[in-house]
Amino acid sequence: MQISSRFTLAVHIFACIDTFQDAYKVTSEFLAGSTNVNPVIIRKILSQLKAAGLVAVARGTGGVSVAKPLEEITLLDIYRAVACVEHGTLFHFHENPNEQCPVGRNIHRILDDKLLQVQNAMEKELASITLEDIKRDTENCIGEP
Amino acid sequence: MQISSRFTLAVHIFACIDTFQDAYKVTSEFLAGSTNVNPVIIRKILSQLKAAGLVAVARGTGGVSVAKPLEEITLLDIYRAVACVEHGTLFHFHENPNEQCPVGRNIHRILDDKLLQVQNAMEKELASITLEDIKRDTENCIGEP
DNA sequence: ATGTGATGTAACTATTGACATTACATTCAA
DNA sequence: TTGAATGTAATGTCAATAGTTACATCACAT
Repeated sequence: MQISSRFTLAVHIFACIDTFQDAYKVTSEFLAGSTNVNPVIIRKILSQLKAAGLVAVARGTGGVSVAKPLEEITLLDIYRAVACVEHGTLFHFHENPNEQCPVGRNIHRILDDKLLQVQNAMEKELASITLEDIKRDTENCIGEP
Repeated sequence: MQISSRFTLAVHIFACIDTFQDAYKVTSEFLAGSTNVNPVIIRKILSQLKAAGLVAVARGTGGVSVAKPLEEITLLDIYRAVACVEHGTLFHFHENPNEQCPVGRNIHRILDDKLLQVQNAMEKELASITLEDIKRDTENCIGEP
């Protein structure tokens, strides 16, 4: 299974805020238009980002803004905020290896650290990219269409 | 979503072959017993591993063996063999970003290389671990229960 | 104070992939 | 040729994703 599109949607949302916040009020309806995704899905993601302290959402009047300096928000923060993998573990393990079998009894001792090592490598890479990078590249891409 | 347990199952299968091939005939039934997973699932995984040239499965008489030297099989080979992610891309992208929107029109140009960079970091780590490592750690773990 | 436009959520649905299970045709060695 | 095993189709269950409708709530502007 792939990692949920909630993650790419969340990054898309931030790119929209960066780009449009001065010209438009960035609402869930507006974001739904840019992403081509249902506004309720957008609101669900926004509430996850809000719970993680990454955005501020204005009730009543409406509109989304970023809650922290862009260089302090990494793709890892966003990835974790939208909870793309269960229990924070990237790899799903078969649930009940046979305790009577020498291999089944030890498979977690054998594998867990290796799986974590792989997951850490991926998360480290996610952590190395910030919203500042996204903003810069967004401006560059839009600048040269 | 997490990466399918087919991956951890496949590694478990190799650990079983390493450990038991001299003492037992390693069949799908046997592997189902060690993993606590349905034998048909095991056979499906075995047929994927066979298609990738990683194992040999004896029809009729039954039994599985490894088809290459252990140090030439990496966790990445196994991961790819069992096709855990669709189209080989770890991140699922929302399908139809709005081409009328400057951000929607450019979001792939902005994000694709970064997602690939993250995926590559993960795959590189998978490639750094071989079945030789698994075998060594399996023997160590079983040796000191 | 009230109307307006927005958010926050609950409820229901459709779709998809994972995994389990039954059934059976096929294979190959003893 | 018999028996143990593989290969695979068909079917079912379950969970997560994503869409959709509906509506209560909120806060500002008039």
